Amino acid sequence: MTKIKNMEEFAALSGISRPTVSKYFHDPDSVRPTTRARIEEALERFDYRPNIFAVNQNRKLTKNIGIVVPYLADPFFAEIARYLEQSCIAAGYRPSLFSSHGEQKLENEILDGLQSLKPAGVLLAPLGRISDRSAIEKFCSNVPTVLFDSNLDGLGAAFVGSDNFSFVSQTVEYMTRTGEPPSFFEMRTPANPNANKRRKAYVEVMERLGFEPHIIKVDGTGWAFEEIGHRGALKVLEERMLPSDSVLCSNDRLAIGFLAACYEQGIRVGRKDDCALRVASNDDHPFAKFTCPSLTTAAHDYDNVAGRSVETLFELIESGGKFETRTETLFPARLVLRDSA
Amino acid sequence: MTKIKNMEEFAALSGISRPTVSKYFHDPDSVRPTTRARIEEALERFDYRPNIFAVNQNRKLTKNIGIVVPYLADPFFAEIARYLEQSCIAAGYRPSLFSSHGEQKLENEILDGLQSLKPAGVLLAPLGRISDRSAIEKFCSNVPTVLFDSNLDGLGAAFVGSDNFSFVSQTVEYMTRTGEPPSFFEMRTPANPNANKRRKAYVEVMERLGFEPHIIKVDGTGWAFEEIGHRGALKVLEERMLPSDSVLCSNDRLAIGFLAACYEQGIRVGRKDDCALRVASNDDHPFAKFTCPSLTTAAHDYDNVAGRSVETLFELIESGGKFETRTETLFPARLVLRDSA
DNA sequence: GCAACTTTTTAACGCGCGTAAAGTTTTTAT
DNA sequence: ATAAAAACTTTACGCGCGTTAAAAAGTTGC
Repeated sequence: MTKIKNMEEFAALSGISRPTVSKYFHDPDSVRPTTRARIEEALERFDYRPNIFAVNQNRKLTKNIGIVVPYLADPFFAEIARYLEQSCIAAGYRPSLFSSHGEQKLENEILDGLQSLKPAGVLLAPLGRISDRSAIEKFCSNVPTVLFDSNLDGLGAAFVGSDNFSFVSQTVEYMTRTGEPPSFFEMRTPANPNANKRRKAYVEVMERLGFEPHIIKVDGTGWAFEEIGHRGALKVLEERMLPSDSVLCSNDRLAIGFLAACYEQGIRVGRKDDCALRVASNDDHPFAKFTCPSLTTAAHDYDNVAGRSVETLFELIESGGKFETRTETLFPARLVLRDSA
Repeated sequence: MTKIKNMEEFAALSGISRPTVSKYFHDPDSVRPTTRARIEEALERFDYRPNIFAVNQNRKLTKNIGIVVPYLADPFFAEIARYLEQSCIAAGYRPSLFSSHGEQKLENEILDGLQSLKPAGVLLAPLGRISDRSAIEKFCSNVPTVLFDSNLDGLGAAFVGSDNFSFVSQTVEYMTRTGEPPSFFEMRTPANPNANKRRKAYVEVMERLGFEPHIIKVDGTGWAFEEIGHRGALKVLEERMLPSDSVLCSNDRLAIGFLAACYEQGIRVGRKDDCALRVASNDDHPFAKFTCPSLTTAAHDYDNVAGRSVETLFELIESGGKFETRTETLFPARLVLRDSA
């Protein structure tokens, strides 16, 4: 098994001319079946692959796809990223994964560095409120981009995410139907725009059902949601700020902190008779099944959000990087009943 | 602000010749301070950056670094990856992050694809038992590689990880000193070599202390450790397989499942009088603080493991990709006392 | 101010592949 | 069988930059 240096050499060994071999690597179906067979036969014998850097140097359209998430240490994004990666690979693209780690500076740097990769397209879940809107706007005007998870009005060629109203209406309706109406537990200045939509939905649904909305805002910034939820919950419990026995957390990671605080305070959570509190939440975080008690929550439609995101990006790429109009696709939540409410 | 097309054009605008500009980008200190100033001045006015693909095409040594972890949806690896990424960037390298998602096939594909990136070096946390040893061996012979977290005997130029004996000896000694000796709770066929080292350490320490080791092996494969721990714990509790009131879990994710099972069964865990069980563990997973009760565990020295890994890789790169001898660096654990034991 | 360095410029080639044009061979259709 | 269409070969240029060799310019020490 000789070492092949370049396409010239490989072409010679396979008995096919270099331009045809080049064509083959660009799209195997673009050559005659017989020549394709000869190339692939040689490919097995010699194990050659085109030099990525040389390939991408001239092509206007590379096969690179950037995937950017706001915080990879959150298993929710790790899961989505995994799905997106796989889909890209399956479609013949080369995904590169990046995490903004909750920092605007990093998000900007990533987008900056991404440009020099000349990506065919980018799947971007922005930080949200703390994103540098103008930087992202500029980026989107240069690179075909589909936003997911967090919407930034008007930015990107399309948005795919979850319908926050669907999340909250299901959890609120369930809780009011089976017990007392819930207070809404959230961060004072949430980083993610979904949080704001959820608060609004909560107020709307509560009013429609004839209940008085009651929002509890806890202090804290950054992405250490569990810690923030934990501290906030201790304060809430200590100061008896709850008008009812029901709490709806804005997201699961806050709820994880909330439940930890309840446990420490000896407050039993759940819908059984001996429980003093019911706690529900939104997201269906991978760990929600293992909280104590297990968390009743509204689940993202992971598969559809991720699937539709890549589909949309592929359409965008094939349309030459521009859509007529910006579309927003929202998938409804699925209520997951567990023990906490 | 004109659009600069290439280095030629930028060189002209900055009044410096192209080879010198090229030299500058390779190493800013390699040019005279006055010319450096002129280049950087032009850089501010024109916002040019060399084409990555063209740059990497000719250089034998790129500035790319591959980071490969076995399972990114595990926040432990997400955290480490984050640290590694930052360190690489700070050192002027371009890290690319990959997750094997627990699959040998993917791990091989990643290493395969990584080769064509001509990376200066790779930080690899292999899957462990299910890794394709020969594939990794081949890869390591082509690319300067530092293994971390999971050691594979003799593979890679160096290994940096945690001292599993230190983990287990601290947890076991603590538990025996403050109560009954613990049983050891683990997966029957652990994917990670650290698990085997921990079991051995458990047996050794128990025997040294004059206690009978008692190992509980639960079924299950894959990386859904919480689920496996949960199911296993239900069985253990139901069949009363525990000879004492103490359990040491091989890792935190198993412990999270274990604690969830205890909660469901109404078994209070902790070191207080009203508790029936003590549960400790190893790793100090990011979520260990928020379990119910919070988890007593032995913490990885994250910073040192990650820091030493990149340092070692940089040394390796500067040594031309080869070390005289393969070194193994192990960092001890730090016992974190919380409420579960 | 002059020799000895050091740095920069000029000129030119190469990397591995994309791609286009013109000519040749093979396939398809009638 | 034959013309038309499709696929392939040959030839050649270009991409953006690394890199080298020789010549020119700038810097340093005495």
